[in-house]
Amino acid sequence: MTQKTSNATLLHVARAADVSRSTVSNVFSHPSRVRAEVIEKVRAVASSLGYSGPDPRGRLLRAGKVHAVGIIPPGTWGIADSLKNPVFFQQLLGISEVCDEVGASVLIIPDKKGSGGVQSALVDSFIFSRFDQLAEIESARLRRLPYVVLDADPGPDVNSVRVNARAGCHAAVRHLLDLGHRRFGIVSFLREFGPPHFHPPGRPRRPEDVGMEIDQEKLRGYGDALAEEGISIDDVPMVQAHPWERDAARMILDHAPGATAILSMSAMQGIRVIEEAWLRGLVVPRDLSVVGYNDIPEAALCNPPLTTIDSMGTEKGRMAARIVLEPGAIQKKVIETRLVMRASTARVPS
Amino acid sequence: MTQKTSNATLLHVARAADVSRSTVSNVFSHPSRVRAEVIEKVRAVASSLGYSGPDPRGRLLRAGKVHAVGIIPPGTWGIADSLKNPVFFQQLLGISEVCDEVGASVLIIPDKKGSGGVQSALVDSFIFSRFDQLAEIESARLRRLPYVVLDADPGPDVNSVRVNARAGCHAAVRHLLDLGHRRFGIVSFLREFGPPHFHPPGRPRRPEDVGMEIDQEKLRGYGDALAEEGISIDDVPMVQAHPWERDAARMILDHAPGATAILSMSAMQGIRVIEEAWLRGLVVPRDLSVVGYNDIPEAALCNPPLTTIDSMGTEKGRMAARIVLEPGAIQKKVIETRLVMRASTARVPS
DNA sequence: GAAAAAACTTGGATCGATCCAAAAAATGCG
DNA sequence: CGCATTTTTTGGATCGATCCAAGTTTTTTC
Repeated sequence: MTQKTSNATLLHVARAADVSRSTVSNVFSHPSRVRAEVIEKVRAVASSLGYSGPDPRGRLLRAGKVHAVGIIPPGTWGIADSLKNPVFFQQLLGISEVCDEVGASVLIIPDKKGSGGVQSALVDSFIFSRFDQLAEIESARLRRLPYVVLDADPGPDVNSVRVNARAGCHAAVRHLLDLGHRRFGIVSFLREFGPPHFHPPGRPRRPEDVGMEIDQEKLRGYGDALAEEGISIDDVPMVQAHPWERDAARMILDHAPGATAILSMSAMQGIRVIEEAWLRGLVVPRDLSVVGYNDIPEAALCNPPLTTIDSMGTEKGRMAARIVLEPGAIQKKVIETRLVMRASTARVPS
Repeated sequence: MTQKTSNATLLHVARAADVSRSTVSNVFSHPSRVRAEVIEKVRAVASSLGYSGPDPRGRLLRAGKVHAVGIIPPGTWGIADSLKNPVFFQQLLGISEVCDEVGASVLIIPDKKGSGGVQSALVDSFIFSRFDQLAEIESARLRRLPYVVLDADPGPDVNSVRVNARAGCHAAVRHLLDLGHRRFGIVSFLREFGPPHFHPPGRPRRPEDVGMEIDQEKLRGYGDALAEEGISIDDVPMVQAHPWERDAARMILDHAPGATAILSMSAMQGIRVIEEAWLRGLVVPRDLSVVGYNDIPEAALCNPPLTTIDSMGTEKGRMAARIVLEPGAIQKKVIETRLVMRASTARVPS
């Protein structure tokens, strides 16, 4: 064990083996170009110097490719937060599947409030999981790397994969209407941090009352279906809250006492509503129907299992990965949702 | 929109702004060294050329640091497989938490049968999630990057974080012995792919009958506790199988008909045993007690919930990440397990 | 055995940036 | 204003490898 072998480079090996750098490089990267005995000699010298092959850093500079896809979690989430979020996780799973096919690595990049993760990440492409602020996307554009945005469409020359949330929500409400429901309550999202907020019926719903772009689509979907039965979305009581906010379920049941069905823009809030209903002696689905959004594992395990709209996160991830791995013309994909019927919806009590 | 701005570099900006490369570099990396008006001019020229700041590739070559931790999943698993595995996932969660603290990215590197992922990954350090073959670890050593191995200890100069599986399994069996159990069955792991294999009582258990290094530890733990009551581990019927192998539960119940408690080296097989027992009209824990290993979410949700040994995956991940993020002297950490008492164990039927 | 063809090596340029010592410009001070 | 400081700017060297055209050696062929 020699002590000074700390940093052998191509050059050191070349000198020690008395050949040129190019030859050493060829030994490791294009062995067919080099005579067998030279290969052997160089290899021997290399290993005696503790040199184990080209340093990826130097190689990268020429080759340009990293064989890694960068994923930017939503907003200012850390990596751990993101992994714990089932919606993000499903997308990640889809991305990983495609990366596995081509042997690419997956880099999860926490871009905490413009820490410049996107600017300096060593990846070949980016996938923005849910679109929050333009800054990071702009960084990606400037780096001239292929990128794709999930669940939003920030501009004409940007790849995007979205889910047809509007049609999905339309189908879900149609399902409830067909079961006879006419009185609803909505649990939507908050755009920023904050306590739950109630929107009484009779006032026009503005986009910013709902959350992100995708959540606005959901509201439109609800509205489309309700309109078919002559119900105005503006007359449906609505609570705006974070998915993990425990008070939201209580608030919607308090403020929409006549509702026979609750439309939740998240699966978690759907589950919360079921729980809260139970506490009040309401039996789901006998007394109250509930529909969620996103098919997270918890939705199948709660009691009763939640009817929800599967937003096809895994498929979304797969498509996104394919787009950036084989970049070509700008693509804008739209995925259709599936309504997963479980036991939280039933015919309206007569 | 100019067409030819495809690849502006520092040099192009320098020429266009009529300053030196160094100045441009300083504008972006050490603005305090540059006069305000020059900064402005350079920035203007840069953005007109579509140059958005130093390319990470070039920067990396000098700086050396990538701010990313590389994680190598066990064996030849793909990334998606790994993410779906709860044990791996928990470790990843712990690693991510620590990376979030320091703002590092996480790179999941699929090293499919020596594809050289480790050799060429652009990371500052490696975490080997469970140790399978020496080749990748050797690659990491040769690259002179800090690395840590989970659940194994391949040598004296290697960082490792292990779990005291032996003590954990000892405690689990002790728990069963205290409940009066004396007749056991074991479900262990297969070392390679293959069908389940039954080991009749009365033959010495060899390490390779059990699985990986960590699984051998589990067996020793079982044996330690059993010996305290004068029972030889060699007399306990054992089935070797993959965690997802459905036949293993049937096999152990067939071949250890007198057993009042089943020790499973995985949580999945523990759950399978509960299911299989149910099918045979045995009520767990009244007629049969079952103990698993690893506290995966399914363990809490099955019926009855599985008593199992929590191998502290998240904590393991945290420790591993801290070791490689602040490299110093070689560290060998050992984490103690916790026995999670649920409803799958009870006093032996009298 | 000489010319032609093939096989193997080599040095210089390059990838895109940063570091550093020295030069140039700006500022301070008597 | 002239000299000493301080602040800015600069070019050359460097990080670690790869590419490529040109040079050298070996083998083939007649």
